[in-house]
Formats: sequence, structure tokens, C-alpha cells
Amino acid sequence: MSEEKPAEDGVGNRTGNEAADEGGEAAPKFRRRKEARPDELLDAALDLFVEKGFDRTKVEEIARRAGVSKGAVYLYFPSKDAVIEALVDRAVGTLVGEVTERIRHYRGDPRVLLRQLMPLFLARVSDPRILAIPKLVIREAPSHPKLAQIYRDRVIGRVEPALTALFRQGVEGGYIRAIDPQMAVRVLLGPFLMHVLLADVFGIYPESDRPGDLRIPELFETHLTLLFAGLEPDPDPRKEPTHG
Amino acid sequence: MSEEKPAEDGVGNRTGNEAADEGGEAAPKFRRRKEARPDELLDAALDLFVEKGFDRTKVEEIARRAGVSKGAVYLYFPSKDAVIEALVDRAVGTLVGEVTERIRHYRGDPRVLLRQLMPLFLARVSDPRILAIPKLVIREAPSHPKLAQIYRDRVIGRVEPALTALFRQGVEGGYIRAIDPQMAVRVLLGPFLMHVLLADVFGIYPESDRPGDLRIPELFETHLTLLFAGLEPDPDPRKEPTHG
Amino acid sequence: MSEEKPAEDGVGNRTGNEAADEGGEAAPKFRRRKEARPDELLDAALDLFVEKGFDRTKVEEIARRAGVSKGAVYLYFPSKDAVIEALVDRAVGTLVGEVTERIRHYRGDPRVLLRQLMPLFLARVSDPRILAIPKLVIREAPSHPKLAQIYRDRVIGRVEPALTALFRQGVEGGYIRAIDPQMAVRVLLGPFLMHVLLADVFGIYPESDRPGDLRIPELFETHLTLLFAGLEPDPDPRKEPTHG
Amino acid sequence: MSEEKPAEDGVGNRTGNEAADEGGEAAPKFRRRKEARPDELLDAALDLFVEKGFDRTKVEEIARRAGVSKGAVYLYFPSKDAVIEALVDRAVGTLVGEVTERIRHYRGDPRVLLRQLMPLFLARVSDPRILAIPKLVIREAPSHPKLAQIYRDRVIGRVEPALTALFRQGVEGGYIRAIDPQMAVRVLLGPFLMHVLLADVFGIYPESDRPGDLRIPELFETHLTLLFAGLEPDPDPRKEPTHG
DNA sequence: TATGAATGAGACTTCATTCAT
DNA sequence: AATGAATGAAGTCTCATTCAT
Repeated sequence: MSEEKPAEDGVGNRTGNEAADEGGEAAPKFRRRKEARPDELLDAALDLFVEKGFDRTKVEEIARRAGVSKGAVYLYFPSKDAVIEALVDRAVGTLVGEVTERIRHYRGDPRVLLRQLMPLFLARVSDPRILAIPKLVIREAPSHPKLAQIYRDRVIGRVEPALTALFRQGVEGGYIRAIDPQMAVRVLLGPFLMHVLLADVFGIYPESDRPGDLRIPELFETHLTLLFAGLEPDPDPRKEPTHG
Repeated sequence: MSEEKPAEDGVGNRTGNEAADEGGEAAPKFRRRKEARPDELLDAALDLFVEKGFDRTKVEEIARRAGVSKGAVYLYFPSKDAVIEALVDRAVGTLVGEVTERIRHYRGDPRVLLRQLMPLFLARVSDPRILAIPKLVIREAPSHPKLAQIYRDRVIGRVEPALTALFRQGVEGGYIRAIDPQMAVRVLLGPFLMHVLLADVFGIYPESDRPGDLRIPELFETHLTLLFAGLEPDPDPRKEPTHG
Repeated sequence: MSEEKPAEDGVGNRTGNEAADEGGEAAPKFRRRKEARPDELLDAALDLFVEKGFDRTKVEEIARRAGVSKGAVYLYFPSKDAVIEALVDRAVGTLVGEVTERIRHYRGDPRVLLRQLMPLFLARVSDPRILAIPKLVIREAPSHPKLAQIYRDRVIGRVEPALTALFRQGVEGGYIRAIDPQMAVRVLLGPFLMHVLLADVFGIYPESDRPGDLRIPELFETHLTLLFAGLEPDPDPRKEPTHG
Repeated sequence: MSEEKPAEDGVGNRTGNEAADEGGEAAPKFRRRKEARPDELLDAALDLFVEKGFDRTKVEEIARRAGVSKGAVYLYFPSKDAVIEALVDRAVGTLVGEVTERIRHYRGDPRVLLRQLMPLFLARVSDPRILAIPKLVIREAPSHPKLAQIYRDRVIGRVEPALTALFRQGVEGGYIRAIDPQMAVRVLLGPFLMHVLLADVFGIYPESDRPGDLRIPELFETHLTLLFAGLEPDPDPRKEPTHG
């Protein structure tokens, strides 16, 4: 898997050129940054949408945070709706293609692949700017079906089937317990969603030395330990304990 | 646990008296229903908020759906904000007290208690009107911190610590594998959240004969099988407890 | 002049039967007070109109202060506008007839008559409930021309010409200095208006031991001393001082 | 006293640039007049407030009269209340400082100074736009205490004490009759107030060739003649006439 | 390309008035 | 006669979008 390719899981690829602005090349003092403008606007919009929601964010605020005038927004985007759509569009831009391909072609114990993919996923989940996109989509989807559609078409609709297939072949190959592959995907990903929303929506964080610390690695550890142990094929069905 | 007590888990207690109204007579015009009005309005508002979001729902729409005029809404609620707050307030009204108490006082293998509570939780999760509330809170929390606060104070803030304690004593008693109790709560509940949001936000349902079927029981089955097996203490340490 | 006749100058004749209500006669405990209702409503309305202005006073407030329901107001008055009109109408009811007649028929030094009328006028000006009416009219006249009309037709339009005539005959008879009679009326009455508005609008009261004391008698004393001395016919025109 | 300084008595300083606008060119459409807009709006608002009262004037009317759209009002004022406050604020802007200082430092017969100030005061009282402000304040004070406060702090609260002091030193210096200085201020100013309100509220004007003529000079003449004669120190107490 | 003044549809909220009870 | 729930017109204020400069 190519780690050097930026944002290949399509969750986010912020330009991150804030510091580079007047950077390397010629860089005249008042250089126009035509090409950067849309990205700066999207960055500003993302912050605000996450913070206050789409409807409560004014176009002027986006402009102000991006350092341009209200009218300038309309030079780059035909409407406010177009901004949020472009936002999600940009984030899922380079897409998850490579990873899903890798998952789809894998044959063997799913746990082995999942363990390999772990650092990548961990990195994604730990980056607030990347997490912002699905959180935004979840929140605004009802009023912006297009967002849900984009995200589904380009991210979830690809990852979910791939993971489902991964579990299915794992079951069929006898590598893991015989479970419903589709449901297993929910089990695999759900805890992270819960973890993030608990913190984001309700401010409920795990106990930690550092305030606001999500302790993502601990979640990974706990979750994968449980899941991987649970996935172990039953060596002797008669011995299986029945709880409750 | 008293199943006859309505809505004791505080997730929702809709009046459900739409048909009852003033009893058996001849449907008394459209006046003098002071008692029922607030609930009718909240029902209407819930539908609309879930469907289109708070900001996109007009007060007049709420009124129209409840069969009254715009002004009537303000006879019962001082503002539009008050409506959504009352909505969540009503839903968490009778509260989760009993269940959390039961969880908190339990001693033994957590899996046994969780299995017992399963039907109750399953019923909750399967009722769209009950699920609507947390979905609403998740969506509107950033613009209505009060909602998040109510839900945290009355529901999550009680359930989460109780479950954490449940796992903790399970670990300490040697009934289950030594995992981080807080993270285990995310693992326990996350899959349901993921399942519901996948369907709600992206329209991604598990394959099923019936369209729109969430197949909650299958999720339960898969999730608990994996989780319970995963929780099994490591057989090696000879210390293995006897479940059930 | 008959001092026993109440409110014959038409500035106000509040019922003042609040205490007498359950008074003298049979007085059953829950006696309906049909006839008193309108007056009670007007009393309540007057208080509120003076306090907050007509537009800012709600019909329900009037009703509440009068101890009845909102709907009851409409049993006695066809509209909110009708209330304020009835208010002024009632106040100018018994009218200024007698006094104006007396003024109109007087012949001689105006100062003599004015001195005689002083106690009556002083009583009027010192009663807040009576003063409330002209203050109300002044304030609401632009939006309720009818009020101004009533007050002009029944009070000012009678008093002003009478006083003008009084001064005119005083001048013609050589009793007082040759001044413009119409303007003299402004000079006669203006200081009281100024005094009252200064206190009412700006809270500017004369220095006094008692806070909120208008010290009306002192104003009378000062004003009449100056005016009466000023009215003295010039004994010797050559002696007249030239100031500035 | 510097007559060339505009509006130094703080009663009004309308811009009066209606015709000037952007200078002599071709009337630049209806845009880009940021500078003038607030004053235009205030002018429009003043007219309407005086005509119909604050509560009965719609923001859209103010806008229309100023030749802009409803929303434009909110570019310059945060609320409708702010408009009326700015109105009074503007009017009392440059303030009465100079005049009050002059009054306060004067020593001698008050009548001499008052006679000198007469043209100034006459000019103020004769200008409808200036008179509009106190009339507005009187009317709206109960619902907008801030207005009364501004006007009291900046105008009346300065002029009244100054005039009181003027009379007091006049009495102490033996220049005028021994009267209560505070009450004398009411006597001095009241007739003008009465005159103006009589015309404004009730449409009662002095007889004149020109309809709507206030005949202010005649009022001045009559009032000052009476007042100044009345203020003359009693040359021989025994000779004082006792009327009534 | 960029600005920001201006627009005006539309939302929330108020409250005089009605009317079934 | 009295109530107070209900109505809906009307008003204040917001903000996405336009466009002259």
C-alpha cells in the first residue's frame, strides 16, 4: 500500500498550504493566489460548518475567515450549497480506490489484512480535519442529499462492500467464525463512530491525563483484541459457552 | 425488570393518543384540546426535524402538520428553540433510572446481564420514533448545545458510566478478558449506531427481502456472538471462570 | 363656584369605587358587577396606557389588571381603539361647562377671577389620575386623532377661548396691560404643562424634602406672582424699564 | 456667542445635503452613498415618527421614504430602536455647551441676558425640524427611556440648572424679584411648550392671516413683556397690588 | 479579479380579534 | 355573561445573492 500518496482514502486532503503561501518560488509581495482561493474558502467553510452547522454559517463569515470579501465567494462557487458540495467532493477526491482494491483482492484471514491496514486507518481517524467530513455529512445529509450521495458513491459504497467481501471470503475460507459479513462490517467500524460522536456531540471523552484526548490507540487495542478473539473459528462447537 | 412501565429507559414516551383524543364521541371540531396539543405539536415537529433538520423546518409547517395555525404553536412553546428542547426533554422524561440501577448493582459475568437486557434494547432500537431522538440530537447539537446537554445529563451520562462499571467489575471478577472498560462500552454500542446511521444517512441497508428492513436481530446476533466470544477470558491462565 | 360637584372641568372623573365595591347595601359575596366592569377596565387601561403607551399595552394586560379575561373586554368595547376613546370620553364627561361659563361672563380684572379659580385648578393639577388624561392625549394624539378631537372639542376648545376672552375684556377694560390675549393664555397655562412634563418625561423634579414631590403650590405662587405683577397696567409708560 | 457654529445648542443638526448629494454630476444612480445614507434614513425616520409615532412607523416605510430597500436600514442601524436613538443622539450631538456656559457665568440682571439670547432661541423654536426632536422625545419616552435619558443628560439637564442659577444670582443680586428660581425656569419656558403642543396636538393655532402660522414672535413679545415686568423688583412693597 | 452596498424573499414572533363552549 | 384557545395579518430582522464600480 502506497503511504506516500496523500489522502487516498478519500476522506480529506486539505491543501495545507497556509504556511507555504509566500513560500519557495519567486513569491512577489502581493502575489495573487488565484488557484489557492477555492481551497482557502473550502478550508474556512469546513471549519465553520463543523462548528456551527451549514445553515448557521453565513457566506460572509466564510469569506471573512478566508480573507476575502463576500462577493468573492461567488466568483468561485455559484452558491452556498455548491460550497459544501465542493467541500465533500474535494475530500473524497483522490478516493479510496487503492485500499478497496487491496481489500477486495485479499484472500486469507481477514484479521491479518485488517491488522496491516490499522496504522492507515488510525492515522485517518486521528486527524480532526479528516474526521470533519463524515461528521459534516452525517449532520447535513437530510438537507443536502447530494452530500450523502457523494459520500456514499465515493467512499462508503466502496468500502462497505469491500469489507463485506473480505469477511465473506474469510468465513468461506474457514479463517473466521461464521458470521453475517454485512453485520460484521458494522461491528468493525461502529466503535470508532461511537467513540468520535460521543466526544464530539456530548463531550464525553475517555478518562485521560490530557484533557480532550481521544485515546484512539487504546480504543483500537481494545476493539481489535475483542473482535479478533471473537472472530476465532470455534474449535469445538460443543464447548462453546452459552451466556445467558 | 418491569416491562409494563412505559418508556422507562427515557428514550421516548410518545403519547400515542392521536386516535383517542376526547374519547369516543364525534371528533370535537378542532378546538379545546389544550391537553393534547403540546404532544401533537411535538410529534409533528419531531417528524419534520428528522426529515429536514431544525433550521429548514418552518414553524408554520409544524403547525400545519399538527392541524393548527402558526400562532397556536406559540401558545404552547415560547419559541421554536423551545420546541426542540421540549422534544428531547419529553423523550428522556421518565428516564433510564431503573435500567442503570440494575446495571450498576450487578455482580458477575457482564455477558449474562447484557443478554438479559437484550430484548429491551432491541425494542428501543427497532422503534423509529425512539431512534429519532438521538439522531436528532446528534444532528442539532452544535447549534443547540442545550439538546446535547439534556441528552447527556439524562441518558448517556448515566448509561455510559453504568456500562463502564459493569465491564470493570467483570474484569476485576475475572469473568471477562482484561480490557479497557470504557472502550468496551464503545465496542458494545457502536455497531448499532453505525448500523442506524448507515441506513439513515446513506440509505445503506443490509440485503434483505423486505426493502428498508434494518434486520436488527441479525445485527444483534452477529455482534453479541463476536463480542461475547471475544470477551471470553484467555483459557490459558487456568483462572478461567465458569459463565452462567 | 360649586366645589362639591365632582370633576366639572371634565379632566377626569374616575369612579373610585374600588373600595366601595362590596360596600353599603346588600352586597352578596359574589355579586356580579356588571355596571362597574367598563369603568374597571378603563381604570386598568389608563394605568397601562400611561405607563407603557397605547401600542405597547396588550388587551390581555388590561383584562388581567381589571380581573377579567381577555374576551370580556370585547363584551364592553368593540375594539382596543374604542377603549382609549372611551377613556378620554369618560374623563371629559361631566365637562368644563360651568367653569367656562363663569369665565366667559366675568367682567373685571382677570387676576381676581383667576385667583378665585386657583384652588380648583390646583386640585386638578395635583391629582395624578386627572393629569394622566392630557398626558395620554398628548402622547397618542398622532395615532389617534379622535382623542385629540374629543379633548379639543370638549376641553381645550372651550377653556382656551374662554380664557382668551377673559384676558381680552381685561385689556379692554384697562384692568391689565395691553397684551395679546391668545398668547396670554399660553403664558398662563404653559408653566404647569412644562412642570408636569419635566417631571413625567425626564424625571426632573424641583428640589424638595420629599422625593417625587412636584411642589405645585410653590409653582403656583411663583407663577402667579410674576404673572400678576406683569399684568399690572403700566402706570407711567415713560418709566418702563428697557432690558437689553 | 458664535452664531456661525452650526447647531451649537444641540437641538438639531440635520445634514441638509439632500440636494448636494455627490456633487454636481449626473445623479449617480442609487448606489454607493454610504456616507449620506444614515442621515437620509434618520431624516426619513424623523418625519415618520413625528407623523405617526414610532410604533406605527414600519421600517419599510422609513426605507422607502429614504429611497432604499428595507434591508438597507439594517446596514446602518442594528434595530429599529437604534434608529430613534440615533435620531435623538444626532440632534443633541454638538450640544448646548456654549450657551449654558455663557448663562452660567453671567452676573447681573437675568433679563438682559435673556433678551440677548432671544434671537437664538427664537430661531430654534421656529424650525420645525428642531422642534420635532423634543416632541418626539416627549411622546416616545415611556417606551424608550433611553431617549429621555439622552435628552435629559445632554440638553435639559444642562439648560435647566443653568437657567436656575441665572435666576438665583439675579435674585441674590437684587436684580429681580425674590422668586423661586427653579419655578421661574418653568415659567420662562412653559409658554413655548404650551404653544407648540397646542398647535401640534390639537391643531389650535393663534388667529392669523396665514393658516398654520405659529406667530412665535408675538408669543415672545407677550411672554417677555409680562415676565420681565413681573420680575421687576418691588420698588415699594406697600404699593404692591393684591389681586383677589 | 475583487468589493461591499443593496436587494427582497422569507423566517420568527406578536397580538387584536373571534367564537365555541 | 364569561372564558381562553385559536387565528392570521403584520411587523422586525436575516441573509443569500446581485451588480455597479
